[in-house]
Amino acid sequence: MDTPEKTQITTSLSKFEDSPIFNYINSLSPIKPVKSVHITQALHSLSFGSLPSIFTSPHLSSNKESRFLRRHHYSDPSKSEFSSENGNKVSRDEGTALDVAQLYDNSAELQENFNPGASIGEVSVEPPTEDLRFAVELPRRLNYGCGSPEYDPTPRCGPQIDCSSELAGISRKCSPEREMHLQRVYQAEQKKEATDCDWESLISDSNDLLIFNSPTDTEAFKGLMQKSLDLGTSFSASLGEVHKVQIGPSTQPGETIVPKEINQKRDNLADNGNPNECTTSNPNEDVDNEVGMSAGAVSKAVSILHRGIRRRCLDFETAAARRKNLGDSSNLTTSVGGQSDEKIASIDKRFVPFKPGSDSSRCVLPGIGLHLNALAITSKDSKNVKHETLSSGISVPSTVAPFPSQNSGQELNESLSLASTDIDIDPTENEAPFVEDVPQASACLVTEEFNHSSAKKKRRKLEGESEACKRCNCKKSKCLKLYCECFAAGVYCIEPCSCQECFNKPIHEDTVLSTRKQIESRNPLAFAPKVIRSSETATEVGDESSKTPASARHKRGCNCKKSSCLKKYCECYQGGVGCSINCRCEGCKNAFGRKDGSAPAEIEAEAETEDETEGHEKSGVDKISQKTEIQNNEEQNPNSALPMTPLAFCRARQLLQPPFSSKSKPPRSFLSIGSSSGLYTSQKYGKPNILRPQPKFETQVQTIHDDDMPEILRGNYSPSNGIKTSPNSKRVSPPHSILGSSPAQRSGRKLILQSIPSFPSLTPQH
DNA sequence: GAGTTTGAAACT
DNA sequence: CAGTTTCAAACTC
Repeated sequence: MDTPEKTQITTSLSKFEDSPIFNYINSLSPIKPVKSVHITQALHSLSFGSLPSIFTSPHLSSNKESRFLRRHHYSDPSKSEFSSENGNKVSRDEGTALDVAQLYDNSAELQENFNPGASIGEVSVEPPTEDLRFAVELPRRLNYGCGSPEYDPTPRCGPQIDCSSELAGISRKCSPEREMHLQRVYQAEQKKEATDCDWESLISDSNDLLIFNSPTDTEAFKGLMQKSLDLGTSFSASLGEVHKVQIGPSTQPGETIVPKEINQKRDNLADNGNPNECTTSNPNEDVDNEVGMSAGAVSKAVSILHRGIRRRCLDFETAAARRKNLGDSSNLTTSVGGQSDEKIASIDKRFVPFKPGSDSSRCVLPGIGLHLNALAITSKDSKNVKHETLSSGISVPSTVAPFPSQNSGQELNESLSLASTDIDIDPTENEAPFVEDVPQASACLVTEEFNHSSAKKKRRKLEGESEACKRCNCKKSKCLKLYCECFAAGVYCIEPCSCQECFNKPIHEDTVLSTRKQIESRNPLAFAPKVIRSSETATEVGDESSKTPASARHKRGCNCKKSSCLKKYCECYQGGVGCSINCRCEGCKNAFGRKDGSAPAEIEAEAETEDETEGHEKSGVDKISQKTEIQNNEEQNPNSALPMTPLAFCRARQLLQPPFSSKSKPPRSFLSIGSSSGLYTSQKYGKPNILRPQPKFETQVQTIHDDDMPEILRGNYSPSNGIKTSPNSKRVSPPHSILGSSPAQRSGRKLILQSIPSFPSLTPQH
């Protein structure tokens, strides 16, 4: 209304319109923006606000929370006024970040409703820019939020009104078809809320949305969909068997594979239990019934979690969400705590960690490296497990899962492995361009396990499994400080941990979350992956960069003085990345790349390809490029996009993995967790860590190098800061700085912005 | 397994 | 922001 805010918004919007980006978007859109003030706003927020957490830092919670917040937001009557006024205008100052997150969430939710009939392939439109995508999606989100198209004027409507207005505004840009679509979605969602059953319709809608996404995103969404499906099915799965959806590389953006699988699942389900459930077009209700709970709710939670967080991570942030969402949902919910997980673990000790976070699941048996095989095999039983894991950490009721009763240890193993694999693959994860703890990733490799011949290997192996799961040995920090690897990785401590007075457990979720928040407030990137893997796209970086598609660097750089960056004391080395300009190390001899740029002899020998990389490193120029790379990686490089496919991911990890990797614990963090990612995401990957046999590792690495290495390792040596660091200072500057500051560097990099989002999201909550 | 070294994280 | 302390992993024996 008259509030100052409005004015502000308008101004910003006008600016936005003038921006090149805006123009670009407009050019893309069939419809010309009439005056899309609000739209611009939306874009703005989207672009900078809370993009999908690339880092997948644990923060994802933000997303989940955002969801809640959002709802509140909507409920806020005041807002309705704004929107009502202009019809188009949306006053979403606050909500921008949240909204974005929500978009994702919604999409995930939609997936729940996935319509088998609809094929992803349908969605072909891929906006080059994410912004555009957001713009497109926005309507959808709005719809969701609005609830019913007919929105009530009631207080609850406040939000609805806004939505509608936004929608209208958006519609302008969108083609008529799109509008139609939106309406459908709208209705579908409405239905969903009403019945909570109509998944299919929603899904179909979601598919559409997906279409708009950039290729990368699309993939991610697919993955989400799959996951969601899995989850959804998993619940029902307990009832029957479900085929595991393969997220593998095979899946491609245009493919309709997913639907097929889904169908299969349904069929299976039908077989098992109620025919109606699965096969019928309206399985929704039945399914829900069977599941006994709000599968939808669960799936939602799951979907949310999927975003970027890893299972364990999820625990952190999602747990709360789950509770909220799931409520008691009986069995499932309880499992969250991980106790259930523990049970599972007990069932099969090989699994190390089945911990609450589900991440534990990622700990795979060493031998399982075969996870791929396992995938193929994927037993139905495993599904359950998978679901959990896949769900991204959502600890979906692992316990709930059926496997308890039926699954044999083997099955569990397989399932776990699979799950882990899946997780790794999780498209969502791809968001995490940044790979932390890359070395750990190597664990994925099966070969490693086999190879471990030396005693050391054994040792590592032993550790490895546990490590894979991430164990800590904290005595004084209560596992509530970054000293704790588990905590830093955004995962709960699990059985293998030897920590004392550990508070990093689901039981103390509140404490953990609050602590995390504090730490994040201090350093928003605290939970971001330390090692960022980035692939450069030719675009931004110069030719060189293009040649060396990917690079990985420690976000802050190390400060080694005595280890010469040749020991795991060095975070760079530990992460399997070369030192960069950001490093303040003395006497750097990092085998993965020296600060000064000199290439490590060893590595060079191993990987020819790396030569290029190093050169880049030295140049140091690439720092900037790195960031870009990061973004691009996922999106552009198929290979680099490792995250997308499990295999790829594993490979990437391997590549990154330091030679010593065998033992190295995997950096849990990796992805960031999910939302924070990284690890969070990484967590998924983390499981592979388990395997990591070091000795072999080298060999593997070498071999791999030829193929994949280049991307990852090679990376130019740009300072990995993908995140942001002042060139000299190690410390990561806070997100805000990232976003706004140093335009020069960042200006070019889209990636940066994306990556940032995850963290910011957290803040909003508080 | 105990003790030492190391460097990040936390604190001042 | 720099210096110091605390901490837990990495390493050594």
